Amino acid sequence: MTDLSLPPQYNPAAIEAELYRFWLERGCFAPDADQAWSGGALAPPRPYVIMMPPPNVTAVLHMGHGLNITVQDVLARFERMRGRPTLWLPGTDHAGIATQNVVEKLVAKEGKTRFDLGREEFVRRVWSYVDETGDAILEQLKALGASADWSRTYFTLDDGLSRAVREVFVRLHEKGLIYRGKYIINWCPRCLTALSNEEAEKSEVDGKIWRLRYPLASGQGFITVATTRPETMLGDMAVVVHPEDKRFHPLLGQSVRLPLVDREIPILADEAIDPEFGTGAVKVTPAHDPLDFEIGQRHGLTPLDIMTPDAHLNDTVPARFRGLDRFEARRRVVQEFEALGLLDGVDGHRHAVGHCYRCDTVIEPRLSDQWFVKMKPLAAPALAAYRTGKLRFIPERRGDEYASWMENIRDWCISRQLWWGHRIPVWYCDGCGTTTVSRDDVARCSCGAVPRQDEDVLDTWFSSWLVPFSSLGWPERTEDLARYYPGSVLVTAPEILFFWVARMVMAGIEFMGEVPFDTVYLHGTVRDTQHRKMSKSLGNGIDPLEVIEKYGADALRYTVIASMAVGTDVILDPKDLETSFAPGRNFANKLWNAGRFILTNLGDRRTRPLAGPYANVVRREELGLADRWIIDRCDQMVRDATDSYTKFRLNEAASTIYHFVWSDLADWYIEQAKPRLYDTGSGGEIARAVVGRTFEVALQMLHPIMPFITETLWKRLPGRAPDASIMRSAWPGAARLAVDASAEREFTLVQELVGAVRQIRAEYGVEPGKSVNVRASQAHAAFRAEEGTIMRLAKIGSLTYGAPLAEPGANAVLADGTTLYIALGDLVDVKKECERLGADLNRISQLIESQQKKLGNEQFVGRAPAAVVEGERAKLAQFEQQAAALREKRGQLGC
RNA sequence: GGGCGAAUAGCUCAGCUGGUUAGAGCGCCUGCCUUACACGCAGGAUGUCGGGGGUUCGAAUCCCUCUUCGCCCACCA
Repeated sequence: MTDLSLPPQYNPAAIEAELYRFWLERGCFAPDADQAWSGGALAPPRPYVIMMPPPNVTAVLHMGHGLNITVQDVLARFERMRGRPTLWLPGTDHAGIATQNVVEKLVAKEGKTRFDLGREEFVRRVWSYVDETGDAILEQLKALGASADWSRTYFTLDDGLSRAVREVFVRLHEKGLIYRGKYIINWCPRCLTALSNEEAEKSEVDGKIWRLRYPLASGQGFITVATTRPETMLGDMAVVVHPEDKRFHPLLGQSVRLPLVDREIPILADEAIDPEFGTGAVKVTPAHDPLDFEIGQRHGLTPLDIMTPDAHLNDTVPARFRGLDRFEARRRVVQEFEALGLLDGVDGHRHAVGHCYRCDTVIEPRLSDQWFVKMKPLAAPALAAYRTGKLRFIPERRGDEYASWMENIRDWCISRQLWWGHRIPVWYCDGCGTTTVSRDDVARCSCGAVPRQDEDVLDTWFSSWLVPFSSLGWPERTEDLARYYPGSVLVTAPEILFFWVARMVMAGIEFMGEVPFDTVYLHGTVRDTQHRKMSKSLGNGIDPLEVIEKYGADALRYTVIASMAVGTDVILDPKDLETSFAPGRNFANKLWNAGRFILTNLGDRRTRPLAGPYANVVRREELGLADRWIIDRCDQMVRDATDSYTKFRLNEAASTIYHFVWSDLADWYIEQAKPRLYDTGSGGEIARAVVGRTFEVALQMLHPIMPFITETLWKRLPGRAPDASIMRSAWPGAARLAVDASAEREFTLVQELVGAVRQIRAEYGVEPGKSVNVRASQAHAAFRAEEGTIMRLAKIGSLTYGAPLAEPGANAVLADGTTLYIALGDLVDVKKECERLGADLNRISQLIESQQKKLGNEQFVGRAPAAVVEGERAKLAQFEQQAAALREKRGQLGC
C-alpha cells in the first residue's frame, strides 16, 4: 500500500535546495508576478511590504537571523497567499566599524595597519573583501527558505543609496538641521572614532571612587574631591561645589594648587553639583567629561585635552606620565597621591560605564570636532505618529520605550573617523576658507583652488535610516517607490529600536511625508538555557546551518516559531540540538508520513471538491459522522490559525495547525478512514475527498511556517501541473459544508468510549492482541454510526447495548452518564475494581460539592450572567448522573 | 536613580477581554516494531499558578505589597 518512492523518514536535505531553485525560477518571490488578481477587473490589493533588516556584509548566519528571517518569511508567505502583491526587500549593510575592524584584522595578519596601507589602498582592500564575501550571508538566508525578492537586493554603499545619503545630508544641512561643532562625544580609543550615544552601551561595572585632597593655594588646608577617574586630574581646570553648600562657602573664590602638575585652579560654585554625593566637591576636567565640559563652558574654563586618540596621556602632562595608558596612569596618579599623603580614601563604587558596541572597549569622552544632526525637529512628528496611532508596536509596551526616547532625544553625532563608509559630502577650501556642502563632488572651489573633502565618513545608520525609500530608488521618483512606499511591517529585534527603527520613522516622515510602516513587530532574542544571549564570545551559539543540515529548515522554523510567544525570548540548548529542535523535526516527520500515507491512498485519483459550484461536489448526505467532524475541525482550524497569523500570534497559529494535523487528522480521522481508504468502493471515494482536501488545507495553512515540506507534499497531490506551487494557491476559507455542532458532540462521544476502553485495557494489562467484549448502557446514534471504528480502535470483540451486566467486570462511566461494562474474565479483580470506581466517585463527588456550593450561593445565581449559571447547572447535572451510575455499579459489585 | 516586564508541571513555556475538572512540547514511568510514522502508537504520574493582603458571587487572570530574576533609560563626579 505504501509508495516506496517516498522514504519513511523525511529527508529535508534531499528536497530543500531543489525546491528553492524551483521557486526562484518560477519567480514566486517577486511582487509583480502574475498574481491571481492581475487578470481581474478588481483593483489589485494594497501591496504588502517588509524591509528586511539588512545584515552586515561581514555577517555569518546565527540564530538571531534564523528567528528574524523566519518571522518575516512567515508573514510574507502568509500575505502573499492571501493575495497581496508582496515585496520583501533584502539588502546588506556596509556596517562601517564592523567591516573595517574585520579587514583591519586581516591586514594585521600581514603585520600592517590600515595607516601603513593608506586610505585608498585600505578601502580597496575592504571592497575586495566585500565583493568576495558579501553575498555569503544572503546565500545563508536562502537556506532558511527566505522568500525575499533577491532581484531588488541592495547594498548600502550602492550608487543609488549613496546618492540618497548625500541628498539627505545636503537637505538637512540646508534646513539647518546638520551642524558641525566641537563637543564632548563618545570616543572609542580602539576603533579610533566618535560614536553616537546609542553606540556607547552603558553597562554596570564595579569601580572605585577615590577621595583626593587638593591643597589650597593659601597653604591653609585642603579641599577633598571625589572621583572615579583620578587620572583625569591632570587636566583639571577647577574644583566646583554647590553654591548653597555652606561647608565650602569660606573656600569660594579661593584656589587650589593642583598636585602633581603644580597648577593653580579656582574653586567655583555651580548648581549641577549634588552636595550629598561624594565629598560635595567635584574636580572639573572639561576635556574629558560631558558634565565637566558644560560646567567649564558656564565658567569660561579652557579645556585641556590630556589624551591621545588611543587614550594614552599626551605631552600636556608631566613627563613621567606621558605615553601611559589611561588605566596605568590611574594607578600612578593614585600612587603618587598616596605617597604625598593626599589620598583621603577609596571606596567601592558600582556605576554605569559606556562601552563601544562594536569592540566593548571603555568609551573615552573626548572633545572633538564632529558633525551632528539636530534631532528635536525630526522627533516631534515621529512621536506624534505614534501618539495618533499611525504607528503601532507589537508588543505594545515597546511603544513606551520609543516614546520616551523620542521625548528625550539628543543630537546625533554622525561623523566617524573611519575610512569605510559614505564620505561626508563637505569640501573645505584652504584658499578662500569656503565650506561647500554638495550633492556632487566639488573639484574646484569658486575661488579656483582645489578644495579638500572632509576626511570623515558617516555613521552606518545614516544610510540605514533611509532604506525604506532609498532602496526603492529615492531620490528618483521610481515606480517602485510609488508602489511600495510606505511599507507595512517592520520585523526586528528590540536591540536596534533606536539605532534603526526610530530613525527610519523620522526619515520617512521628513523625506516622504509618511511613516515607513504602520507596524513594528519586535521579537525576542535567542538565548541559551541559562538565558544568556547567544554570542560568539560565550561560545553558546547555535549554527543554523548545522541545524538545517541535520533536521531541515522547516524543523528549525517550526521550533523557533512555536516557542516564541509575542514579546518573549526563544530559549534553546546549544548543547543538545536534537532535543531543542525535536518539536520541529518530529512534526515534519509526522507530516511527511501522514502525507506519504494519504498520497499513496489517493494515487493519481483526483478527489471530488468538498465545496463550490462543481457538478461532482460532495453532497452533505454522502458524509459520515467522522467526515463531518473533521471538516468541522478543519474549518475551525482555518479560522483560528488565520486569526492568529493576522495578529502576529505565530506560535498560536503553529500550535493550532499542529494539533489539527496530529491529534485530529492523524490520530483520529486517518485511523477512522483506513478501512474506507483501503477499499475501492464509494465510501472510499468520500474518505479520499475529505482526507485529500483537509490535508491540503493543513498544508496551505502551514506553508508560511514550513514551506519546504508543505510544498513538496502539495505538489504531489493528484492533478497538479508540474510548475504549480502551493505559494500560488489561494488561502483556504471555510468549507461551509456540514458545519454543525452535532458532529463535534457526537464524535466526542465516540472518542470518549474508545478512550475509556483503552484506559481499562491498559490498567488491567490486557494483551494488545486480545479483544474484549463491551456493553454500553446507551446505544447512542454515534456509537451505531461508528461501531466499526470503535471496535477497531479499542480492540473490541463485540459491542452490545443494554443494562450493564451484574457480574464482576471492569466498568467506566462516560461524561454523559453512559456506563460501559468491559468483560475481562479472570483479569478482573473485584477489590481493585471497587477501588477504581471509588476513586472515580470520589473525584466526581468533589466536583459536585463545589458545584453545589457555587449554585447554592445566592449572590452567584443572582449576579453572574444567566448563561454562566446555566452552564454550571448543566455541569452539576452531568456530574450527578455520573455519580449515580458509579454508585449503582459499586452496589452491584458489593463494594 | 527612573521606567517597564516576568515568576504556572523536572525543563522550556502557552493560558489574549476574570467563570477551564489549569494546558502543550521535551523529559519521566508502563505496554506495544498494530503493513504512514519507534522522529511512532496506546496508557500514566507530576502543579497550595513565587509569598502575603485586597477587590469580586467567582482570581493563574484585576489591584496593593514583599521577594527573586530580567529589560530599557540615566552627565551623582
